[in-house]
Amino acid sequence: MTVLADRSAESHRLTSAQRVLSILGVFDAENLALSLSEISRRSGLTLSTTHRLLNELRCWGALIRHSDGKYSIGLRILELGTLAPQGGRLREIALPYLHDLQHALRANIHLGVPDGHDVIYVESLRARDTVPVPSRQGGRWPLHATGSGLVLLAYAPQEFQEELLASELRSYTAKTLTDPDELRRFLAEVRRSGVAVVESQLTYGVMAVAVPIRGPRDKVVAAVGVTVPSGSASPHALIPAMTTTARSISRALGAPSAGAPAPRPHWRVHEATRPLTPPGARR
Amino acid sequence: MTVLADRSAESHRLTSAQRVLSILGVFDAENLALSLSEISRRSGLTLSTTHRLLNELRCWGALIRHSDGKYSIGLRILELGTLAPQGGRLREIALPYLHDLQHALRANIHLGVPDGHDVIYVESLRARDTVPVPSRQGGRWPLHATGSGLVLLAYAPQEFQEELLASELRSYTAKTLTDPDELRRFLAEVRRSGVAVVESQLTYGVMAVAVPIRGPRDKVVAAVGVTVPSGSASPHALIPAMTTTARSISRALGAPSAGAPAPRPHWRVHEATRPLTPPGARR
DNA sequence: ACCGCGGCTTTCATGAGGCGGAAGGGCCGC
DNA sequence: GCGGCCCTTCCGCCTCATGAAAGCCGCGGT
Repeated sequence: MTVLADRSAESHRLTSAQRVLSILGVFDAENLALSLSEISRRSGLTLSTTHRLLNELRCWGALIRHSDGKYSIGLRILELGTLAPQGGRLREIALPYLHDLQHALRANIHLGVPDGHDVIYVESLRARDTVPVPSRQGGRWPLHATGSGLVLLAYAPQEFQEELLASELRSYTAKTLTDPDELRRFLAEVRRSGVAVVESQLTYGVMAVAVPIRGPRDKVVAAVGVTVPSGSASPHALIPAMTTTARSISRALGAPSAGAPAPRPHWRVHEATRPLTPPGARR
Repeated sequence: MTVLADRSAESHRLTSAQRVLSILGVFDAENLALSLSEISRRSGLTLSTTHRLLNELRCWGALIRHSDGKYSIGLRILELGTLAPQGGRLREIALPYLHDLQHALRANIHLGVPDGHDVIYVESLRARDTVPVPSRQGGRWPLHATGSGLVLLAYAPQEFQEELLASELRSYTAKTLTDPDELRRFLAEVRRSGVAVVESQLTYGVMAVAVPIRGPRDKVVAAVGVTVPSGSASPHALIPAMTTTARSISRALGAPSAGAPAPRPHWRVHEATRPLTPPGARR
């Protein structure tokens, strides 16, 4: 009864699709394997509902069950994820160049693409002997908090930038850029120079440098980021190799400004996750 | 009316979770972007149901919508997929070694892990100048049809092998191994020699060589596969580098036989996707 | 211009099936 | 032995997902 009051009170109404998704959503980098009751608690679903859905997800291959009874994300999801157009294809094309870059710079390399207000690392190559930055393939960070993110933001549509600048910008270190005006100036400078350089923006003692990658219509579709321990290198030592890499990848993607071979119109992502009303809706 | 008869006739009853999953399931490597009505047709769901679910999935980030109205898998799924224990972690550890191997052999390199009756390529490095094999990261093939798959099968539990051998084994070329007895002999040979060598098994004119990778309790958890054009190299030229690579990765994963550093008990996948009744069930 | 068609969006009444409470069972550690 | 925790199963109520239908848009043919 009290429980029932609780539930209905806070508009805890979910559609059944949302229930399924909320189960998937409880997994993150810190929670790779969770038990039934942990999932139930974290998702806010009752035990029996969670139990039933977990079984359905497991049968489909979205989840697996370990010998200790805990659940994890299954390979079926990994398989699906590689079908994301910005993921699979872009990553596949870029990977050889990124490796060359890593070989040349001996630094952590990321390939980031925008998703909502965040940047997702579609690829992350860690140098064995450098700072352990918290960047994994599949990692998600706010656009304003990373070098790659700031590059992507700099080339995003004006209105999107303003929308993001108006939202709450989380601070990770004392040096994280969160002031809208400061950010606007920074982004303008990125557009002017074509490169973003930040220091201890997300993690203390880490310098990040990032440059844009362009696709078919010269639209910026991704960013290459490099992180090194602060003071271990000058940005100027990194930038030439990075712009070269970015240009190679851009050309391979068909960017005219990089010497595109053929203009083949392909997938282009437009609408992000936000609005419930789809683009074709009445105005 | 005829339509209604159709639907109810073939026990087309799905749970709502299954409906969500059946939508995700319509995407594959040949169908990266689909329109509402295509998804509706391929999933067997009515248009309005599909429409509603697509919106929910899009809001959550599981799908994105392109400017032409078509839907694709979203980065949120890619993000989730990297949380698969066999995927993210294994891949991250193995990648540097795989790259060294590619550098040495100049061939296509795969890292495969088992999922049900299939092998999933957790990583796939294509050599720029060699045969275009149909292997992408996230690709799924029957265990009996690829070099890596046969290695994984060879070290799988006896009962699992028999279950798989009893199922229908699809043939891809005239040389695909599909005869149970022939396969049994082949698998025994793989266990004896520790390497699988096949020719035109999945694709004509391609030779595949694969070796096992072992994890914590010396259990075979993955396989490294190499594909080269038939006749371009002798297996003996490839095998030493491959076993070296596999050993390095195995050691990094904590395999005792490869000189394990520490026995840290971690995730181990036990139950695959098949049975609806979970492992703890009554017997 | 007209019409038809295919694809997309929205609405709504209906009843199937998802839901959560509760009970039962197993496995700890105290 | 007992209490706590976790997992599993069952079942009746009632919500909410469902599919039909209608409306809209844009396209192409005649």
